[in-house]
Amino acid sequence: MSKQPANIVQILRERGLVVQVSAEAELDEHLTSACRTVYCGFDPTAQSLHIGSLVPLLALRRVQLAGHRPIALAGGATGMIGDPSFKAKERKLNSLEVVGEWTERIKAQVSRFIDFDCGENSAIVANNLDWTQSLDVLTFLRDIGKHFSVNAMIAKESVKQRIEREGEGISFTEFTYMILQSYDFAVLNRQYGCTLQIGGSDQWGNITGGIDLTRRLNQQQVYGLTMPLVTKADGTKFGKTETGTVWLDPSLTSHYAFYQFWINTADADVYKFLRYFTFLDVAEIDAIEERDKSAAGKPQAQGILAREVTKLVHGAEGLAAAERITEALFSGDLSKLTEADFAQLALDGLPTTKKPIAGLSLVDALVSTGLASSNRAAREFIGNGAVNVNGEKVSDPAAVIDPVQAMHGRYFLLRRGKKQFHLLQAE
RNA sequence: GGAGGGGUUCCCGAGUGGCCAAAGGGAUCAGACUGUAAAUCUGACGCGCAAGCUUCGGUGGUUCGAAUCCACCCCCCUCCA
Repeated sequence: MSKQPANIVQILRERGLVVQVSAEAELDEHLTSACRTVYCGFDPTAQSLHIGSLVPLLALRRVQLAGHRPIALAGGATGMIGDPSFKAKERKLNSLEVVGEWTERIKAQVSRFIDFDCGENSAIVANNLDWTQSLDVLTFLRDIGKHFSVNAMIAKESVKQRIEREGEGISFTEFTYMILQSYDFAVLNRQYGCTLQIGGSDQWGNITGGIDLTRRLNQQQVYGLTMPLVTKADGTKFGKTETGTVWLDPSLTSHYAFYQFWINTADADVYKFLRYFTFLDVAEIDAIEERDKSAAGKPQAQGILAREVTKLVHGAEGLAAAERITEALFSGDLSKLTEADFAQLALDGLPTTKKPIAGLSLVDALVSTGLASSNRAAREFIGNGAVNVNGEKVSDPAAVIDPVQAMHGRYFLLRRGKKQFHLLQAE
């Protein structure tokens, strides 16, 4: 039905998305000879995935586009344990109900990136709670645990700092995580013929554990591949903004905020990110880079990246909403905005506060909209000339919101610094 | 169970009776410069307009005065059993 599957390793490699591969030559042959089943797990550690999961998520889609069958695994069971891999500290356990709810959300979220109705390589979503829940202790210890050497487990790089670092430790619970994930691979291999697991490079230890276990349990040769964890050239953490984590769920990170995150990508990272986070051809990305280099001034890459990724994650409508706000806020001319535009901005995800404005001081307004964390900070911002109301800089700390100056009778667009906007709506 | 070490403001980390709202670094925020970039420079970074107030795992205590001393409790680590 589908054409000869493409070598997904090759595809990932040319985008810089491969860190480790097991038995590469064999895997090449394995992947080009037939449609294979590939899995990647996502643990419910919050109510939504964030952009840190985007690389593996998109990789599953790449896998499918290459003609293979993707399985997105929601970690309903593993999420209750907590992956210790490269984590400096033991994590708090979340309750059963909470993890259960998160798992459902993550299943839905993951499902948007892969196709469930495309013939033999239609995607599958699974939940490892389905086979882990019923596992009893003795079976676990005798049939699964027996295949693991503690000596080998503590030698894993991923738990090294927890074992060696002074002042830290690892509970048996987290230490066991690797065994659960390994078992997942064996089960998926048995149930769906899954032969390749992909994940972030921090997953290498868990993946190789699964390869070994599958061989012992099922007498099957399976493979693993890891992708880079996204890093930024300046060394700061990827995926955070002044307002916190960039989530995939639009109720946690608006379309607009999501788009803005990508717009603000540093030059040093943007071409790499285009390869990581878009489906643009590598040659096309190189061409964009060439063009930006030869043209003086502002590069185009950030805009392309923001549009591509926002569209991938939030669809054409989400992108349109994000662009509407961006255009309105950063074009510099607010007078063009109609009353309907203002209403739309609020709907599109521009942070908005409705409150009575009679006698409201600018300081209060900044604090109540969250643009400043305290009165003192608000005064400082105003004194620094960092605050802007309806396009006009206000530098008097005693300033009061004047209802007469409202746009369309009730809107005030507050700006703090260059990029933080908030719509204040009179009530 | 025993012995020892430790819990400081977002993070790391100094501070061992007053000069401590607490050194230093990082992160973050703002201003200047710019391209809603990077680098750099400047400033801010518990709350309060201020006087001052509330912080150093928790609770009590000693003291004119405690992050610093004492008691008990909770949590973490290391070694021994």
